Amino acid sequence: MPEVRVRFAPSPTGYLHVGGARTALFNYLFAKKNKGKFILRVEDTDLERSTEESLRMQVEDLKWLGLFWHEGVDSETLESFGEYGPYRQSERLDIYKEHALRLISSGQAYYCFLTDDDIEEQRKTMEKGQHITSPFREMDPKEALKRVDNGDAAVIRFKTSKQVKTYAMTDLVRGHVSFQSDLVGDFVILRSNGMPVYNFCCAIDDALMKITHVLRAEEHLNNSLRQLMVYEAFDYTPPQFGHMSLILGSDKQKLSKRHGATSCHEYKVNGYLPEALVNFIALLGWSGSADQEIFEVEEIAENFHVEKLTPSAAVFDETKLKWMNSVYIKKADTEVFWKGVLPHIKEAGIVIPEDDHWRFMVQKVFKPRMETFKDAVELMRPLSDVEFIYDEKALEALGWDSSKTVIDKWAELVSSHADGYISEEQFDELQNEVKTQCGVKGKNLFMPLRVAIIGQAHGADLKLIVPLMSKELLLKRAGWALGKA
RNA sequence: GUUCCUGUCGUCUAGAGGCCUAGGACAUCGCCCUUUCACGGCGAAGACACGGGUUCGACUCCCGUCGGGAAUGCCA
Repeated sequence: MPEVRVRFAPSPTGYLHVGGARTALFNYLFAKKNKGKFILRVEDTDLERSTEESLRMQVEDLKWLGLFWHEGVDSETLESFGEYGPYRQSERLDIYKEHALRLISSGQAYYCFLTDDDIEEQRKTMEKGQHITSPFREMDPKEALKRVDNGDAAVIRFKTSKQVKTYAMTDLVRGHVSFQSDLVGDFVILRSNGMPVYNFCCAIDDALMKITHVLRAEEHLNNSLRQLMVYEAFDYTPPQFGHMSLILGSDKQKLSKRHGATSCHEYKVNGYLPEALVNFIALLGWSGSADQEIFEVEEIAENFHVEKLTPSAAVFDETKLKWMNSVYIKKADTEVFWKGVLPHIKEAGIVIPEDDHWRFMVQKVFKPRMETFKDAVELMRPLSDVEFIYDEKALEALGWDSSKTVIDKWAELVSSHADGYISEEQFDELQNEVKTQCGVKGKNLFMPLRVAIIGQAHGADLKLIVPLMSKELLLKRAGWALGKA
């Protein structure tokens, strides 16, 4: 059994898309499960769209997700490392050119001098399903080379078989799939600017990098035909292909920008834990067991079988992702929690104590109420010395007949309390004091108190919140509430 | 147009011919817990796209229709 070698081959044109992330994840899992190698190859042959910044962003996103690779580009320097490099296609141009020329000399490819205008002209009279026919297909290669040397712009086209042939493969997730060769015409393998075209360099790289399994998105299924042709032309053995289902938006169209957040980076910035995103994405097209949904990456890898991948497309349900993120936030320890929360409350301009014990208590109180780390902002705002506005329900509670007396008494008791924080037990005592002295109980007691303390009619248990607020702040709050009561 | 892939609750899915009175999860609704709101617990509602076969028996296999996606590019 040869070593399992899989790859993720993104083109660096923006942040890592969640669809790409899933492709990367499944390849990563497959390698892990089979003790193989996971390779990161960069498909930057589209000069117009590929950028260095994009590459860096994608590498960052992969690292954030915890998907590390054995060969590819270095996550810091972005330089190739590994024995089958280089791993950036823009650095492999000589290899593609050499391969293309090899096909020309074996009569399996040819120079084509058709201009865009020529092709446009041909298209006008073409029936649907017909392909471009190049008059240069049978041109004498020496003649053609002369023109090329003269500086004439030329692409190199793959010479497809005249007789219709059937190309078949066993897809790891779809089973037996076959294509008729006349589905494609003589396709371009090398552009006039010398850059190779996807289906050509992809096949060559997979062969040269000894890739054994190609797990990629379903949109590439039809590309397999051309790649199979390339493998055949060089007498290379094709890898095992597995085409995974597409990820769709809520309207069942391919997930795109208009569906909202589609890049991993956005989820990172919006307060999601990478473990949650990974877990959620893994469940799109894979299920490890009938009654478990929360999985550590290790568990997913152990249970990962390509045969278990579903062939049908999946809708990306953000609501469920949010739920899953809330599960992971509840599981997070204090350190992870604050690492996730701090950037958001900082951005919102909220200042909080440095105290370790305080932070430990706060995360305990708010964890069960959060879906994303961003939620911490509104949750913690009442804990800091910032102005806030009362909502309708809060104002209503302040308007009750007894509210003013209750808050008055509360403020009086707090101000006569010893300096420092009020404990849970002390708060209970204070509340009881207000109750007996004002003769108010139930809703009429605790609602005005709640509003006087956090400015909202709803929220965490007061006896958990009060110990997190300074006496000074409590008094200031009570003062504001009194102004509205 | 042609070719290829695909079709189980609103969504993600379990289901490899009898285990299915189709299971779980998210969302929804109800109840419980709770001096509020969450969390949590319990429960309800909710699906095999349709039509033909094959079979003693079909969600499962085959064919067709319909729906969705992809390819037919000097994008990947």
